Amino acid sequence: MKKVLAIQQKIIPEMIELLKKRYEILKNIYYNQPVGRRSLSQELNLGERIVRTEVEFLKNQGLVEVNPIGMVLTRDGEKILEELKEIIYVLNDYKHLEEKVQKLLKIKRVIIVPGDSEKDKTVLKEMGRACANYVKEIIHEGSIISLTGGTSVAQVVENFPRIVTKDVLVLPARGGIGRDVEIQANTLTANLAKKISANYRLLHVPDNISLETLETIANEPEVKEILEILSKSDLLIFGIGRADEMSKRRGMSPQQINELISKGAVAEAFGYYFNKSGEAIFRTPSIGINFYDVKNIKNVVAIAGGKNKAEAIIATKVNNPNMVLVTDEAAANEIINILHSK
Amino acid sequence: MKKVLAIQQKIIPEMIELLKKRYEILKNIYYNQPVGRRSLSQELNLGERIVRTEVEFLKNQGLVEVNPIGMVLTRDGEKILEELKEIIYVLNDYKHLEEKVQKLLKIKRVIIVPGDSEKDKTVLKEMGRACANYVKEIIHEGSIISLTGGTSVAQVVENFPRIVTKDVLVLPARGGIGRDVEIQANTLTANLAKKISANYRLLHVPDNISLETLETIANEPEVKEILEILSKSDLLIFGIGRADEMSKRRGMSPQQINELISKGAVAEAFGYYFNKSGEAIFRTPSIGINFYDVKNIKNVVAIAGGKNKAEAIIATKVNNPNMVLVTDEAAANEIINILHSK
DNA sequence: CAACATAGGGACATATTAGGTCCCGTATTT
DNA sequence: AAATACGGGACCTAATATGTCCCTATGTTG
Repeated sequence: MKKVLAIQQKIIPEMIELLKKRYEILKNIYYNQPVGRRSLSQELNLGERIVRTEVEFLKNQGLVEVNPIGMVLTRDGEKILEELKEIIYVLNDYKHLEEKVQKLLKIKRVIIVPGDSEKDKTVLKEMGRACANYVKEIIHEGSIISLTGGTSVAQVVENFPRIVTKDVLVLPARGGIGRDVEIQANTLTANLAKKISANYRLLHVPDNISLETLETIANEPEVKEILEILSKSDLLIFGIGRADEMSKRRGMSPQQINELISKGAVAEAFGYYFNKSGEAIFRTPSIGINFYDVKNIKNVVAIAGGKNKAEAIIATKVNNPNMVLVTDEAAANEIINILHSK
Repeated sequence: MKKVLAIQQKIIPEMIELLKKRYEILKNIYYNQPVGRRSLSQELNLGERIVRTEVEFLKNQGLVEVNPIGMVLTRDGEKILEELKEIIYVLNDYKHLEEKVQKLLKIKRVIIVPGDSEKDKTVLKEMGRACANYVKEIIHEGSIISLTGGTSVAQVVENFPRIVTKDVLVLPARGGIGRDVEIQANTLTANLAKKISANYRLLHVPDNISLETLETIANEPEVKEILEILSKSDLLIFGIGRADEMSKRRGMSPQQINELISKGAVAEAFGYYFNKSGEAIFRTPSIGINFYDVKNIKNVVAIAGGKNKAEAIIATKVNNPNMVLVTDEAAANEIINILHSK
């Protein structure tokens, strides 16, 4: 397969571009269906007419169905989309990219999804799906899974296939942070647990509380118990954020944010802020998984994409050689860029 | 590979046409190099400008080199051409075609080359090459190879790779026929023998002689010896011709030709004329391999292409289940046409 | 039930590209 | 030295791709 595609890239590169274009269209229809021509063309950054021409073609091929309510992939279309993914994967030589990033970051494995999640929302969904598929394989009887909040992890949960597990426990890696209920660790925990028919426990802790109250809460028997189980997680799924964005989203005061940034914080993950060297220089006043526990977790899966996350991804060093990173093409290229120019 | 191509046919069917076009161009450059743009466009039945555009593209891809003397394939170009062949092969599902024809003719194997040798001279060369590659594999120590004349067999010899064999003997299957020295069995025999570093013997017999003289010659010790070895051939390569064409080329009188045709002769091979039912109804007054010997030869390879040869191919029944046919797409389709409509 | 938003498809002007044709300077052959 | 065949420049035209706007149907919402 690789050989055929290599030859084709040499002899009919225009067709390969066309292939990618149609793949993008199929993918976008799939993730937004039922969707209209105009919103699709916006989503894809393509002219309305060109989308129309392509859709007409795809309709003739029996891959999309066009209803007055919008366009939908047919069964065939879904099948082709699935198979196209593999082709796109080989075409862009992601295998090679993955290995490169994996070696640069000195982690266990990197999984790269085509595209740029900043520009194309479906890429984030693909990342979630890729991550979910990976995680699915390592869940076993008795697994204790902990996860953080955030849009990326939310996509992992959303795209998690419904499976039946035995004796699995899902926990939030941190107490509730942020206002958006949909992407809070607690919500995601409950949703994931339902999807995989697992048990779950939650951590209800208010945001930005004083250190004293925090300590009091942490000593509550119920909370304490969860924190203890948490430290025994054998699978942690967490998103990586930029320090500037996350500090704002967490509602920190401008002064605090300034201080944080001036100290060199560039990344945030499971409540910790990291500087460029990967040192944890600040901890969100909240309860949850301990930084030093993370090192010993058997499976640590980070998820983050988009060019602007590259620096944060590099900075987030959990010093766990078992870490797996799920990211997108844009971030991967930028990571290589940064680390190679050093 | 088959799967990838199947998906691509669904999602980018335009690809196939383009791929074939560029394949044709590469192939034609290869077989005519160094060749100019104009003669190429004539050869390909394509506009001068379109050839130019494509050649410019191929030049940019580093597949052809453009000199003031003409265009030449680069090393890369040759490699790609070779690999494209396989893709074209799978794309057109020749495997399937081959099996169909093989079953219809009830022979051992059919090898089909893309295109139509009537319209495109390079197809004949490809047939020769395909045949040569097949033959190369079955030659072994002590092989006795016999071959006829004709343009098709000439291409087999021309495209035979230079190899070193041990104790191989090459013989003409018949005494010299036709005026064109280049394609006489004797010439081909000598040429093939040189290419594979084998020994060879020749049969110098004048054309269209009286039966008496023929018998006298056949009893010459030297000739007799060769005829004896000939009957022990373990590999026969022969071309198949149309009865009407061959009788003319052999210089038969109009009366003789008329008689032959009215008796139903449609095919000619190694000096015998066959009717539609595959019965040998006439023998050229010349010496050479015996029809009844052919049945017992271990490897019999026939080569013939072009739509108008289809009938002759069907008619040439040597009743040897070991026969292998090398032909082209046009002939193969026509064979199926004829035999299916019956 | 009516107003509205959004769907696909028709129609057409325009930008872009592909293709046909002819010519020219140059290098090679005769 | 003349003739031939080469690639490449130039330019016109045909074909195609794309942008734009409008129309009618169909769900949705107040």
